[in-house]
Amino acid sequence: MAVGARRWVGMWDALPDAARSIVKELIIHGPQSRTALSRTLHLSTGSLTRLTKPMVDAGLLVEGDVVHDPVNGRPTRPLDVAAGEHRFLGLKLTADRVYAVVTDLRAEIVAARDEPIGDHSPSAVCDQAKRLLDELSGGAGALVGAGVTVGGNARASAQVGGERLVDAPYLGWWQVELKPLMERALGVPCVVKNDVAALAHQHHWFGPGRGLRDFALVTIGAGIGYALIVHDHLVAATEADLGMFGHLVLQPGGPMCPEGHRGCAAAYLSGWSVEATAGHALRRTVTYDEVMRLATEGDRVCLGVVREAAQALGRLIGHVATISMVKTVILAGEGVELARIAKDDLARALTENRRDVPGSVDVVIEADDFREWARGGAVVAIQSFVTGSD
Amino acid sequence: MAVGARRWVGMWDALPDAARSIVKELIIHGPQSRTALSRTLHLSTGSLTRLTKPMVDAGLLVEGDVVHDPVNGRPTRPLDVAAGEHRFLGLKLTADRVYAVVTDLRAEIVAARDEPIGDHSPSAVCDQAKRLLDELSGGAGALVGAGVTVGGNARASAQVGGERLVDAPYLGWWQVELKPLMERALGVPCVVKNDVAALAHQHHWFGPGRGLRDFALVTIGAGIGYALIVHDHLVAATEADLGMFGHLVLQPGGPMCPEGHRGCAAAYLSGWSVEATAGHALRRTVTYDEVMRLATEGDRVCLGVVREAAQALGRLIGHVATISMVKTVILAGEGVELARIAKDDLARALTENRRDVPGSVDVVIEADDFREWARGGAVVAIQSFVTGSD
DNA sequence: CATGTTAGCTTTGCGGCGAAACCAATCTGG
DNA sequence: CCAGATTGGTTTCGCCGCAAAGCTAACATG
Repeated sequence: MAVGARRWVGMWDALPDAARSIVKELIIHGPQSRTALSRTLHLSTGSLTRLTKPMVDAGLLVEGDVVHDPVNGRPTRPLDVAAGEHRFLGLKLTADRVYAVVTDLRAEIVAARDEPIGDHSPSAVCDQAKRLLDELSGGAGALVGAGVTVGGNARASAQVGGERLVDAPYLGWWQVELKPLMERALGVPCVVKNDVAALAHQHHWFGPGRGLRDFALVTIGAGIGYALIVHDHLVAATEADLGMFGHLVLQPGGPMCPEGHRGCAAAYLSGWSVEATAGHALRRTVTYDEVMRLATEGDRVCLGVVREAAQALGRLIGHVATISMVKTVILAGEGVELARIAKDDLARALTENRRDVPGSVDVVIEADDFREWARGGAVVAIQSFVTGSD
Repeated sequence: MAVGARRWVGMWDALPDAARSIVKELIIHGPQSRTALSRTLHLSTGSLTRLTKPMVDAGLLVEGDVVHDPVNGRPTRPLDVAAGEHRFLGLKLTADRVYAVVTDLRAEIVAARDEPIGDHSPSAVCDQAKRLLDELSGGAGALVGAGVTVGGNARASAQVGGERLVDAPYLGWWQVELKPLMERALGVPCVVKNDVAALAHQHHWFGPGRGLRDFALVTIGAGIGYALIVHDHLVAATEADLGMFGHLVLQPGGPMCPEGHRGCAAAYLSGWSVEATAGHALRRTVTYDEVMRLATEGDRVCLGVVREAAQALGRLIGHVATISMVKTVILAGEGVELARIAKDDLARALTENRRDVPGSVDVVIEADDFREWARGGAVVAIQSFVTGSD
């Protein structure tokens, strides 16, 4: 199939923006008739005919079976993207492991794997990525692009002289030009992004943020992550901004975080704080997962710690909703367990911080799965391919 | 001049978006050459020639004297809008007074007046507006549009069935269709907007927010107002959102606001709270202005109240900057005096809430002037005229 | 004072998009 | 079974914007 399936390669770069917007809409919201597309994209039906014809001819779009939706009128011939003929690689790098997924054009995971990072040097990591890619990409579909996300306590990539440089202290990286290195290793265009930003993009196109113009994403794990989508676009965050959020003061004079702030979000929510607080009361060292397990089993100390954290999270979400005026806040990361266990405490604290108006914020708790972070990388690669920028 | 000056009337509606963007750019950033415009607006120089020629012919744009900016090359012939030939009426309605200004196309105030509202019925207010307009608009320039802002504790106008309805409890208004009433009275297109949103637009086009894609506006007065501009657009706020901000909890267990929340922004910053706190300590009733005056003169009680409020404001600004990720926060309203008197306390609280990084937020304190609120109305009228949509 | 250089502006030809007229496919009702 | 209604899709034509080439008005230099 490979040859026939790749007729669209090469044509893609020359497509006008309107054509790209059609593909984007079909990817995000599924098969639609030309008329439906013309309405949502504010294009004339004439333009739709003209734009779609070459893409159908090239095999980039496929025309579905005739559907007879309306009571009256001519039946529709829905269009869809040939999602299965495209493959994207998504990678997430942490201090000790690399997570990899291969997806199709709709970010559906085709194959996934994770393994320890052997050699931490940038070029070795690129080689490892190439090897992972070869192992994962059996069968159909041509690799179109790759997205790498660096996370944890990594700093955002900085724009310097037109080249994106990556700082990832936990990998020992400083001003690494990862993009060209990775592109040489993989042979396809690569995108490098902050991991929380990538996860926000993923939720925007393929998750609970689909169709929403505005929402916030809060991730809870070793640290606290934050991303904001407003007017359908990610709000650009500087390196400094990303760190600020976790240290937002929720309770002046409250418990202390490792940086010495009292009552900040990290002092309640970060993995370190949860372990330290519970460990202090239990008089032994405990892991994060253990605290969660004990809390679920009804241990009073751990439940107390978790409830306190959930209340802090509720207040934090309240602040986010009030100031950014989003109606939806998505929670993700290992720490969401906390929000599930003490759901009521979270909801109560949120409502108290929203003038006692219940239901004014939609809080979505996402399942925690390492593959989601890698999928975020695939999503930014898909976006880069579709929109043709960044 | 009137006849010659109004050649552009009628032509305006038919202008393409690109032409409007040229006028907008010239209004906001002043006279510029065609080449400069082509660069900032991402239009070709060819398009600029074609688009500007009819507008210059119609008298909407004027060509300035030849300027010889660069060392080499042909001198520029800067274009500018004929700002003086347009007049806009801006109105701000409060519980007891109406503030009115007449401005030119650049929102420069040509005439201003305020007076008590006689009859509070919508139609009587419209008649009063008409009378004010007649008194203010002597001499040159044709009235093009008007903008009415409703504020104080007024609720945002709601979109119902395509018609904007205004709720203004303090005027006894409920679901009033102010726009058509006002248009009938004044004879020009009218825009009705929330006052804080209008003030944000004013700062965006003509104030310290000029050229900024993102900033926040916080107003301090009887209540706390808030508006957010992200990606060059106002973030839409629901009725509920507008009220939430003032009751953001800064210090759980702190002083109580009239709604019964402890430690919320209103409990520190609202006129009522400042007067109540100072009055309680002084054992007599005091006005807001009196507290400010006494604080300036060194009265320990009033200075304490003001400093505490400034600290709360600093923390509030810190929250806004961290969550909305803006780099600029503009302060306006009667209460800015507080920020001026206790500037250092504000700055310290802000820095403490920003991980001790000084200077990460630009706080702009605007002069308080009732005319600014009315000017906000003129600005939304100007925007409606220029962009051709609400 | 010719010639080159630089930069602003205009003209010309081409392609993308919308508006509207037109064609196609279905159902309803005489 | 045919006219009308309803909706989906195509064709035609004109406008708008870009790219590129050309023109204009200054300065620089030998």
